[in-house]
Amino acid sequence: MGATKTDFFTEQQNELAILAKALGHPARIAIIEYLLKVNTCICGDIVNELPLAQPTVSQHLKELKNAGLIKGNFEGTSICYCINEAGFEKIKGFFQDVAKYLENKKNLCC
Amino acid sequence: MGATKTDFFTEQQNELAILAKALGHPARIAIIEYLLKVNTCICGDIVNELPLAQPTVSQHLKELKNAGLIKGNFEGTSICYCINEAGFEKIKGFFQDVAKYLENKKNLCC
DNA sequence: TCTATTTATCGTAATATTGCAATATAAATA
DNA sequence: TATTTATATTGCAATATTACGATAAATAGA
Repeated sequence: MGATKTDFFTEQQNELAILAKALGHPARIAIIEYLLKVNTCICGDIVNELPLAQPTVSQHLKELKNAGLIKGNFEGTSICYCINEAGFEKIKGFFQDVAKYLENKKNLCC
Repeated sequence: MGATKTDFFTEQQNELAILAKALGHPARIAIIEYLLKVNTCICGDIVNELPLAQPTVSQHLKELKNAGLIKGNFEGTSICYCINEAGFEKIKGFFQDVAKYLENKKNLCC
């Protein structure tokens, strides 16, 4: 008990859940928003942008990277982070389904 | 320690994180996908659609409801659940920013 | 009213997440 | 080589999540 019953769901459902979960923390939203705002890759500046200690930020960056939402490349002594298009592409399909639903909704109740 | 430092982030960042977190479990993705698939509100049929015990499903439905992603109305002895447009609208803005970024990306590295 | 049906809540065990101090690693430069 | 700088890892305490059995609540129909 306690652990998510991953085996009982489809691979796609698990994948989507992992992506959403990675976005399910304000620090990680802040990181993504920052990367979107500066509109380029960011080299060694992210820790100073967040109200959290360096190991905590490092951990959040790792989670975003594992989920496939950001990429990080070593650039000498620092690391350049940027948005990983692939991760967001995977989410896109889901939200297209949502949008399609909202257009065609039958409104039988609610 | 242990608890998320909500106070250090903007209300919008926290709100987005709550919505994403609510989608961060395969059972809750499955519930949303099911509601999208049937393309209408669903009355008392959701427990049978999931490989989880009734109290667990009830808990997941409650979380989706609290986050504002679904609505549930009593309809006699059962409950009708459907997508809550408002919740998904809030996420939309974020993904529009992502899409805009991906179009204009400067590609300086990565 | 009694019973069946449906959904919610409580209590609790197992597991996961969050955050940080301390420490390690790795590259640049003096 | 030693030092500095940037980032990662370890270890641990606090808290949150997940799952479900037992039970409660609420309605429909006999």
